[in-house]
Amino acid sequence: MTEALLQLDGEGPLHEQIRKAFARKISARELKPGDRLPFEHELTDALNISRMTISRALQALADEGLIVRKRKAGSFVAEQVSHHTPMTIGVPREDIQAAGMTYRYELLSTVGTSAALPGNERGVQAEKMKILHLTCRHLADETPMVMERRWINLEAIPKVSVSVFNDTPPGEWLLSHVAWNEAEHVISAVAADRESALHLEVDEGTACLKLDRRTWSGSATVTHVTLIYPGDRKSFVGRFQPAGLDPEAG
Amino acid sequence: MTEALLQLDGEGPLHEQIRKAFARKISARELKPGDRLPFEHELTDALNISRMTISRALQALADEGLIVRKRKAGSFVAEQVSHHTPMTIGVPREDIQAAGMTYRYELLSTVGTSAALPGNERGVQAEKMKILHLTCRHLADETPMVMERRWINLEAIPKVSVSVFNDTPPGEWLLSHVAWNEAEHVISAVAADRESALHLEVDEGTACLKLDRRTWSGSATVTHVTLIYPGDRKSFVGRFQPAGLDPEAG
DNA sequence: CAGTGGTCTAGACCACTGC
DNA sequence: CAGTGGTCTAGACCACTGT
Repeated sequence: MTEALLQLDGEGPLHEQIRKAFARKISARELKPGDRLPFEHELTDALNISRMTISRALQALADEGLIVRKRKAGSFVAEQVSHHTPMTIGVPREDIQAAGMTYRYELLSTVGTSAALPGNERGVQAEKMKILHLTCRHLADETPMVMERRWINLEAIPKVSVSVFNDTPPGEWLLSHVAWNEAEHVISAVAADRESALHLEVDEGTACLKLDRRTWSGSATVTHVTLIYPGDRKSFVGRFQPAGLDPEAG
Repeated sequence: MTEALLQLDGEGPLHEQIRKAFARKISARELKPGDRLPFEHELTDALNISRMTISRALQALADEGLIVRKRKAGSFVAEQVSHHTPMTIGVPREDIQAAGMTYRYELLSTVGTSAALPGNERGVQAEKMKILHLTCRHLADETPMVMERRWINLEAIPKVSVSVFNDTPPGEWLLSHVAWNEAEHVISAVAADRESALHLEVDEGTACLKLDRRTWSGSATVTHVTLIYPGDRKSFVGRFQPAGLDPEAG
C-alpha cells in the first residue's frame, strides 16, 4: 500500500501521464497480456485524481488497442497488439518532390467506354456506367518513375472536361474535387508487361511494384487506379510505435 | 436560428452522434477544407449539451485528422485528409491459415556471427554485437510461400537455445518473448536471386514482393527480417474510411 | 444483483493566441 | 486582452455482465 500504484512523471496533462505510465509498463512487459489493470475507482483513490481523467487515459489506451475494457470485469492488457502499420500512400508528385527531383506528368492516352470497371466485385454490376480510361506516367528528373492506368466512373464525379487531364494528374484532380468515403489499397509485385516496360524504359519482365487503389463514394466506385513502379525506383515505408510513447523511452 | 445547427440521428452516445454528424458533413464536402466549425459554446447552447461532451466529439475528429483545433480561433476542417492507410502485416502462418491452407515451417540454416547488422543506420554501430543469422521458409500446402532471412541481436533478447528455431518460426517466438517499442516496414519489389528462387521453386529473376521489417527496443535493434514472396503468391491489403463512418452512409 | 465501465453534467481554472 | 480550446473535478445515472 505504501508502494505507489503508478509512477507519474509530472509533465503534461494528467490523462497523458497516466496513459504513458501504463503504456510504458505494457511495452516493457511489466504488465503482460491478460493482466488486469487497477479498477478506475482504485486509481482515483490511490492517485487522488478524478474518475473522468482516469477514464480518459484508459479509454485512449483502449483506442490504441493496448488494453481491452470489459464491464464488471475490469481493464486487461490486450492479448495481441494489432499490427496495423500506418502506411503513407501519397500521389507520385509528393514522392518525387520530396526527393528533391523535378516532377513532370505526361498523359499517354484517353478512351471513353461504357463497360463496367474491371475487377469491380462490389455493388451493382448490371448497369452500364460511363467510364473514362486513361494511361499516363510520372517522371522524376525526366526518368519515368511510375506508369498509371486509371478508370474513372464519370457518373460518380462532377462534370469534367477530359482536357483537364492533359496537364493535371487525374489522381490529384480527383482528390481535390470528389468526395469519397472509402478506399482500398493493394500492393503486389508483377513483371513489367510490354507496354509498361516501354513507358518506364526498362526491360520487359523487370520486377515491378504494383499499387492498386479503389475508391468509393457510398456504394459507387469512383475510380480505380493501377500504378506500376520499377522495383528499384519505389518502396512503401511504414513506421509505428505500438505504445504511442515518445522516442528514447525504454 | 430556427434552422438546426446540426442534425443528430438519436442513436448511440451523444458524443458519437455529434462526431458522426460532422464527419458526414466533411465527407460530403458540405463542410469544406478551411471552413470553421461552430464554437464549442455555440454547440452547447444550440444543442443543449454539456461542453465536455461537445469537446469530446470534436477532440475525436481532431485525433482522426479531420479537423484542426486552434485556441482563440476555432475548429477548422483540415486542409488535407491524411493518407495513412492501415496495413495489416502479420506473420506468414496467419496468411496461410486464413486462406484455409496447411502451414508448415522449415528452418534452412543458422549462422552465429559477431558482425554488425546489415543496413543498421541507427544507434551505436561501433560495438560488435552477437548476431544470429538464419534462413527459413514457410509453406502453404507444401508450396513455398515465402523465404525468410533474419538477423537477431542476441544481446537484446532473453537467452534462447538456437534449437528452438527448428520448430518455431523466429518471428513468432520473438513476438511473444521480446519487448519492443518501434517497428519499421519497407515493402519493395525485387527479382528473385538464385538462392530465393531455389527455395521458392520459381525461376531466377521472377518478380517478388519483398518485406523488410526492423524492430527496436529503445535504441537497440532487436531483429531485422527480409521476407521474399513470389509476386503471384502474396499482396498487402489496406482499407480505410477517412471519416470513420459506418458503411452505407452516403 | 452487485460492480464495472460508459456516459453525461455544470461548473471551474488555465494556457495559449489572434486581434 | 479577450475569447478560444484544454483540462480537471465531483457527482450522477445507466448499461452491461460476470458470478
